[in-house]
Amino acid sequence: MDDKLYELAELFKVFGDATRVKILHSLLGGEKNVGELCNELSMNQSAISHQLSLLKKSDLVKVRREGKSMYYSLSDDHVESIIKIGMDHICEDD
Amino acid sequence: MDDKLYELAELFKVFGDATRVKILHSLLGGEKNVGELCNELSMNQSAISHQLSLLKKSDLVKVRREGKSMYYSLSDDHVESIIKIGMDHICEDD
DNA sequence: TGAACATATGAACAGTTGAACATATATTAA
DNA sequence: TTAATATATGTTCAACTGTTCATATGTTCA
Repeated sequence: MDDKLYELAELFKVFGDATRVKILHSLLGGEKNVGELCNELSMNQSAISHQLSLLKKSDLVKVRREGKSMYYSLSDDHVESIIKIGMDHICEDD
Repeated sequence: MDDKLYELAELFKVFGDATRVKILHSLLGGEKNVGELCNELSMNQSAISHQLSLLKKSDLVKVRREGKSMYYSLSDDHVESIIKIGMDHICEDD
């Protein structure tokens, strides 16, 4: 059980960064390439790529190549559920 | 919206630590005092108290005093929902 | 092939974080 | 009041994290 809780913390750690949450939230609206994400978040390409690679390593996003671009999208709908419940918590209490 | 996403990341950051997740998970079973949590997690009192104070500051737990002891419990059931969805994600995919 | 573009990756550096230690506060009982 | 117990809090330090810069890889088009 301790193992599961450790894994759980690892999962939430991924959601525990504003850049990554913004990326995931943006991908709720459909797949985006790296450049689009850079513009949307007003952040430099390297920062975005680094975070995308972390998100991919955590299996929260998947990628496909189209020409020179890499299109990222959410890998399953747990991501959406997690973000929604988090939002509920933030919005309901205050 | 950016503000909300920032808040969201802050919320998940709290869940993103094994000690805190273990505490929250333990409190799913009902209120516990600090000493009980120390034993259960085999961690020293200071570490536990520090994390409890963080959890309290984040409004994830509440406290009541009973004599010399402080009893902590979950402050609402969003905590349970968040942990459950996280567990779903971990368990379903692999 | 080579230039231009899109993205990935490695290294370095500053900022953050969690645990441990020491100590302070609060409650109870004698 | 004093001792004992339970918990909180301030500080320090090593480990980790996110961003930036520099550079590498991969793709398209001329």
